[in-house]
Amino acid sequence: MTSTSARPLEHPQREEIRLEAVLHALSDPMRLRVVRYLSVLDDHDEAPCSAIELAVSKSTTTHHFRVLREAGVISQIYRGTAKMNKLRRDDLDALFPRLLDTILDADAAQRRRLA
Amino acid sequence: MTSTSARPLEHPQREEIRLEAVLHALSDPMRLRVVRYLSVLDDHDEAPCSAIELAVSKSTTTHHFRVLREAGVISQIYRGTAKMNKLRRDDLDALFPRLLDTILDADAAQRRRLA
DNA sequence: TCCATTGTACGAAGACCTTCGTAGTTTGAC
DNA sequence: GTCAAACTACGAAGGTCTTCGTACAATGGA
Repeated sequence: MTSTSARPLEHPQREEIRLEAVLHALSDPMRLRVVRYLSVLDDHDEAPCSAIELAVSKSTTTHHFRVLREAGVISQIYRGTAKMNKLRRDDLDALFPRLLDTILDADAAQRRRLA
Repeated sequence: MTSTSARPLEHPQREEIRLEAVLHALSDPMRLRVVRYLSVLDDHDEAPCSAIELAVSKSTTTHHFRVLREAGVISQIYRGTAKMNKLRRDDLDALFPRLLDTILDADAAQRRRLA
């Protein structure tokens, strides 16, 4: 059976999330790509780290996911050998209304423009 | 007479402005503070670097203003001994609709919350 | 002309960031 | 029990960021 492990993963509480940390987390192209990927999943759906192919080593991937988690942008949970990720949309929207969508829109606009 | 000097200052063209650079520029509390300050000026009004007191040395101040300029967030122009700054609102709004205001709103919300 | 004001250039220190490889842990399947 | 898959921990290299002090340049006013 695939179950959630007891291995602990530190997440900031909603009220501990800081705008500066969120902006810094999203200012890296690789991390923005992860967020873009997660943003198109159904709400409450989640993806393992391995689902998003980043052209870097596994340890670098781990690093970037951790930055996103510690900034409060994503939540992570172990399921079996996988570590599932999803956007903390509710928390971000509650703290910073429209911020996530506006940044994703800006990213989409830029990608369209530079295509 | 107070005139605009010929001293050159490099600014990215509108189409050279990158979302990642903007987010990175705004992810620093000191730089976000500068942008907050400039955002409440009347449109097309401008402020010298010295108008915003940051608790750091002059050279550090110069550095942060330069990061904002090179990211395309502000424009700078010499007037006499002063260097005047203003937000590149039109350019940012054209490229990334609502981004600047949404980030400023998020900043205001966070400051209210943590007050 | 001389000076105060405003900001720059440069070099350096120390912190932090991104990346990697290697070795290891945890889990579920066989 | 053994194995493969997924991910981590650690340490290190190389780069960038933030900060400073000192010395300097440009400007406008007395």
